Amino acid sequence: MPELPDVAAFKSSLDATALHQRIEDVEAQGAYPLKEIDPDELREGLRGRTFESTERHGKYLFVALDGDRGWLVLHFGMTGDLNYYEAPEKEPEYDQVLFRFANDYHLAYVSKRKLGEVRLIDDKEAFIEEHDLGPDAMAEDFDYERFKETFGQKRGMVKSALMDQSTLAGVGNVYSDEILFQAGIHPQRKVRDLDEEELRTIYGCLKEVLETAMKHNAEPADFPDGYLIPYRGEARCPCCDGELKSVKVSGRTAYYCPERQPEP
DNA sequence: AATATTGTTCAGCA
DNA sequence: GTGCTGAACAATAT
Repeated sequence: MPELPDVAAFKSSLDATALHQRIEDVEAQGAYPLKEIDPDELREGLRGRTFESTERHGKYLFVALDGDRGWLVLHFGMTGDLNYYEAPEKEPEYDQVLFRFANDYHLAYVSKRKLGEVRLIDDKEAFIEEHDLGPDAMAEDFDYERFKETFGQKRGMVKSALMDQSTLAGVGNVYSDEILFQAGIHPQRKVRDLDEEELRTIYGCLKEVLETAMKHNAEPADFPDGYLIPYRGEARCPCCDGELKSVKVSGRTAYYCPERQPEP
């Protein structure tokens, strides 16, 4: 479930392993159905280069190439992952793109369901604009005033608004459930019906939940007591031990506790 | 064997 | 024009 905290974890692991090494070769399987992937362009653009640094915006990871030669963009779709390994027999299943470095280690872009994006771009800001991405949810300057200005104008359901990447970038199905669970707000409440205090609560929980998840490397098993995510699967509320309810919101399944999050 | 699954894009509709 | 919703996209596990 690569949402903001998961991509932040991928960023940390890439930063710790794959920077400043000459890229010897790039292997890609072929065209993705959803987003075109161009194996030749990747190989030609990356061979002999190095990854210098990374930046994350929402669920996208941007890897800067040496000598201002632009960026490698990684998006992980629903099932993406990164895997750094040495021995060839450690090659993970379902790897779609393989970067091989001079030290014989490999960085694998893994995607079981193949929804995702791997490509080279020149201009990161232009890319963010083209994809209509709002401010990164964890950006320092995404303060309450900015949140209220954009999010507060939304007309639809609060869960849909949280997941709308053009409003704020980084929150998906799973973390929107967690944020609303912590906030005690039903996912189908209309944004326009929320009062100031509820907006402030949602903003506070947004930052708090993402910060906590990042601190624990997006590993649900390490999340603090009282977090919903580890219990989503068994559909039982971590606080009242009652049964979680589920409902479809914008085509996704929202889980919520009917005790904590009263019906609209 | 039908169904659900993480995200994004886009058609269709208010 | 705008903004929201839900289907489609892939392919795997249950």
